[in-house]
Amino acid sequence: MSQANGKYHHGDLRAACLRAARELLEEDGGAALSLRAVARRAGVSATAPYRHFADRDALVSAVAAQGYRELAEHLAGAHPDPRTPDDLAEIAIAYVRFALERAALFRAMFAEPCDPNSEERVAATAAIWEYVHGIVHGVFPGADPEALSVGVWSFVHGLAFLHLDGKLDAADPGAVADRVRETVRTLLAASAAVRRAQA
Amino acid sequence: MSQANGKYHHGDLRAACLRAARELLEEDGGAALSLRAVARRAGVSATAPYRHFADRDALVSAVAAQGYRELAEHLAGAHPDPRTPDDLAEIAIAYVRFALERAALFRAMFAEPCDPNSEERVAATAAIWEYVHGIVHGVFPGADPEALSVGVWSFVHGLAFLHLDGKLDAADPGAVADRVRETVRTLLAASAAVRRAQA
DNA sequence: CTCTAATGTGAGCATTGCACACATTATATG
DNA sequence: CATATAATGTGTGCAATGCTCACATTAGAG
Repeated sequence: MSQANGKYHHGDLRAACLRAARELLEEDGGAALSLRAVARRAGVSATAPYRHFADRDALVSAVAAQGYRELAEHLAGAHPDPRTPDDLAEIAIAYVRFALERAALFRAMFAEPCDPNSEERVAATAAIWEYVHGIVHGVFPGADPEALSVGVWSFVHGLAFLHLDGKLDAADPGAVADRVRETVRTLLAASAAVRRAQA
Repeated sequence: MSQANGKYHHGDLRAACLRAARELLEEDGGAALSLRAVARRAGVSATAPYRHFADRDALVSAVAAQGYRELAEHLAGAHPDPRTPDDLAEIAIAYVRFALERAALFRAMFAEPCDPNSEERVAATAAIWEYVHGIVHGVFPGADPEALSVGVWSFVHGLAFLHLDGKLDAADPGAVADRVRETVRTLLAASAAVRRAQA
C-alpha cells in the first residue's frame, strides 16, 4: 500500500503505479506484473490505472524507460571517463551486473520491440546510443565509431543476456565479473591472433 | 486444424501441439501462444494438451528445444567449416537472420532462464556451446577457446537481440547483413586501433 | 459559487491456466 | 479371445487477468 490514505483522489497515482510495478517486478518477476496487482498495491480500484496508462504495454514501456535512465546512471557510475580496454571491461561488468541484479526490469527493457509510439522509450534508447558512442570514442579513438559502437553494445548486451538466461553461470557475482573481464581481453586480442595466424 | 479426424485418440497429439504452437508463434507472436489456442488448433479439447505437457512452460520449453536444433542446422548451413573472420561473419549474419525471421521462436528460446529441469533444453544448449567452440577453434586456433567462445557468442547474440528489439534498424535484410559483416570486421580490428593509439 | 473535466469506482465480459471427475480406447495379461 | 489397467481425451469449474462502460466524486477554472 504505497499510499492508502482514504482520499478519493490519490494525488499522484501515476507515480504510485510505477513504484508498485517496480516492486512487483523485483519481488515476483515479470509475469506477476499485472495491472490489477499494481492497482491493488497502490490501494486503488482495478481500473483506476487506466486513467494513466492506456494498457498494460504502456505501463511496461514507462517502467522500461525508467530502467534505461537508471542503466545509464549505473554505467556512468562504473567509470566516469573510460580510456582503455580495461576501463571498458569495468563498464561491461557494470552492465552485466545491472542485468542480473534487476533481472525482471532488464527483461522488460528489452523484451519487446521498442515501441515507436512511446516517445519516452525512444528518447531513452537514443540516450544510450549517445553514451556508447562517447565511450567508444574515448577507448578507440581511431576506429569507425558507428560500427564499433554497434559491436561493443552488442557484445556487452549479449554477455548480459547469456548470463540472464542461464547459458552462462551467474551464481557468483565475483566469478561473473572475472569472466567478463577475461572475455573483453580475449576478444580484443583476437584480431592479433588472426594476424599472427595469417602471417 | 492440423489433424481433425474424428477419432477419440488423436494419434500423436504431442507432435500436433508442437506444430500448432509453432504456427501460432509465427502468426501472432509469443503472447498468443496459449495452451487453449494450441488445443483449439489441434482440434482437441482445452485440457487435452496437459496429458503431454505439465504446464504452459513445458510446452514452451519443448518448442524452444526444437528451436535450438533448428538454429544449429541453420548456422551449419551458412558455412560448413569456417576458417577466417569473414567466414565467421557469414555465420553471424545467419544467426541474426534466424532471430529476425523466426522472431517469436527466438524469443521463446531465450526469454526465460534455461529451465534446469528440461533435459531437452539443457542438452540443446550444450550442443550450441559445442558448436561455437568448434567454430572458434577453427577461426582463432591460437586463442583461449573458452573465453573467446563466450565472447563470440555474446557478440553475435547481442547483435541479434538489438536488431530484434528495434535498437538497430532491421527493416532491410540486406542492410542488416552488411552491418553485421562490417561490425565483425571493425570489432576484430579494435585491438589494432588501440595499439596504434597507444604507440 | 458553479460547472466541467479529471480522476477513481464497480459491474461485467471474454480469455486464460489449471485442477478435477469422468469417458473412451489401446494394450498387456489371464 | 476376454478383460483389467493404464493412457489418453472430454467437460465443468474456479480464480485471475485485460479491458470497456456507465457512474460517482472531486479539483479547479470561470
